[in-house]
Amino acid sequence: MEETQVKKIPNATAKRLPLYYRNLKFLEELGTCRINSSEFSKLVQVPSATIRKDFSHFGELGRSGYGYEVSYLISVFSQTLNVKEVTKLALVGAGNLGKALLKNNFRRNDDLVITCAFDNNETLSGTTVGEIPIYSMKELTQQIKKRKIGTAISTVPSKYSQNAIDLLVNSGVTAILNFAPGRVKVPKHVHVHYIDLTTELQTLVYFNENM
Amino acid sequence: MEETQVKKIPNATAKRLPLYYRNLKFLEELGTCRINSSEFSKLVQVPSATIRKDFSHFGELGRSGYGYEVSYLISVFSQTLNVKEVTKLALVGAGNLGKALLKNNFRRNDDLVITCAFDNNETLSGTTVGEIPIYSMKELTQQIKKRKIGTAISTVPSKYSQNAIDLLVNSGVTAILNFAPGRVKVPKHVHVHYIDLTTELQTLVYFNENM
DNA sequence: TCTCTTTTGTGATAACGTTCACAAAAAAGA
DNA sequence: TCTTTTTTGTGAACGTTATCACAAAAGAGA
Ligand SMILES: NC(=O)c1ccc[n+]([C@@H]2O[C@H](COP(=O)([O-])OP(=O)(O)OC[C@H]3O[C@@H](n4cnc5c(N)ncnc54)[C@H](O)[C@@H]3O)[C@@H](O)[C@H]2O)c1
Ligand SMILES: NC(=O)c1ccc[n+]([C@@H]2O[C@H](COP(=O)([O-])OP(=O)(O)OC[C@H]3O[C@@H](n4cnc5c(N)ncnc54)[C@H](O)[C@@H]3O)[C@@H](O)[C@H]2O)c1
Repeated sequence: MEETQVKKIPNATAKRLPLYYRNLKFLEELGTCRINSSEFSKLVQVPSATIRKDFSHFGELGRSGYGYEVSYLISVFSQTLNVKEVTKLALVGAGNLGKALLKNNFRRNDDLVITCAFDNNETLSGTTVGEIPIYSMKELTQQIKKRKIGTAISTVPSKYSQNAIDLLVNSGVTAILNFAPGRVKVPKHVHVHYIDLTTELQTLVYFNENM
Repeated sequence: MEETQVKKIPNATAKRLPLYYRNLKFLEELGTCRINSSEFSKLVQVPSATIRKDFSHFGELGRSGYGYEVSYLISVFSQTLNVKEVTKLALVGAGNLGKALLKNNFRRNDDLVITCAFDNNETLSGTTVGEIPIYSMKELTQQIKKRKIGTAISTVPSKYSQNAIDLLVNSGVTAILNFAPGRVKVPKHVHVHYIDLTTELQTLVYFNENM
């Protein structure tokens, strides 16, 4: 190996990166150009020692007795998160939840853009939500390949998510955010993350009652 | 202490409980009355050793060479998750996302019920979504107290979530699921969980590109 | 009843993550 | 320039979570 590869970033750190990034952008908007770990801690609600440890995996980003340059942190993290490149997304299942996501379309994040949607309800196909066209499921493979989309959101009912996701995977999608809780089978190279609102609420209620 | 208290259930286990519970109910619907840890592992996509360790915190729930009785597991976990008691929820911010949640209203989960919603858009107050009435923010405290609600969902824009959540907390709410990513300040006895779709997607994309 | 098979429950261990605490570096002030 | 203050970066300690691996328990079959 020619270059000394950056040490593997721990999982837990990687999961906090988008949070850090978002808050750094917020500080930048405010005109704050310098931040120390304890002030940043108040903003993101992560202990300052954790923040410093996390940052340290990317090199020595700060200066003792001074803190961190906001713009420099942004430049480092935006590289890791690859936010310069726009990630084009597809959405399957333009129902209530799906349409809410389409209307919002990560307005405040220019690195994530839903560019097309699909639904098996034929009365929806040909319509648009905002700028986003809704296609029939028959057009899915063709559109996804044409648009070179690798990431998708599924908001179809649980019962049909295996089907919808098979179709996505066969069209070349390798990362899926699934709002239906039922676990789906996918090849090893495909990543599925679940957002399960019921679980989230039950966990919240549990921790609220037991702690 | 009179009774020997059940040993503290590890955090990681508690977070998986709703997943286990949901899938056990699914098996029950299918008429499956017996399951072993390796079959259950396939269903929930959690390693069988983890499942057995998790279960073991609740006592000896299974039988060697046989597995677990689905109905018995359900009875044990439903107690811990307190699903017999209905948790009444309020929702603030009946916009696109809020209305999608109201329309769905955890249809498949009879232990979670959104019973009222609030919005500062006066044209919404007096209307209903499904059976759920939308009130103006002025009525929030009165309604939440009257209905004895302790848990709420916030789908107001980030900018206003501190305000909305202050109002909820002052009305007696102690657990909040917040869809706006900006961290809010609350008293120590109040629990706030965040669902941050942007972070979720960026993390998914990151893991997809780096693993 | 006896044997073989299945599967649990759990100590032990390894991997991962958080937090502490402080030397060293840099900034700020005198 | 010298002293004081601030704040980083990081080993080390600690705590939690995941995984292994197997004895013991129970079931199934003959
Ligand atoms: N809306 C919520 O509050 C909420 C909460 C938690 C979980 N969810 C989950 O999100 C999913 C969607 O929820 P929703 O409220 O938007 O439901 P919805 O019924 O409003 O929307 C589902 C959409 O998927 C489409 N669809 C159905 N089968 C399809 C298929 N095979 N291929 C393509 N499209 C298909 C339907 O035409 C419909 O437009 C569900 O799995 C639900 O469990 C929703
Ligand atoms: N919809 C999405 O796809 C999506 C995705 C990620 C995050 N979010 C977050 O969820 C939140 C809501 O999103 P949305 O798409 O439903 O937005 P929206 O604008 O459709 O809805 C917001 C609702 O909140 C109400 N509101 C505004 N200020 C209020 C206040 N002070 N008190 C009470 N109600 C108030 C508005 O009247 C409106 O009805 C935002 O914070 C957004 O960042 C949404």
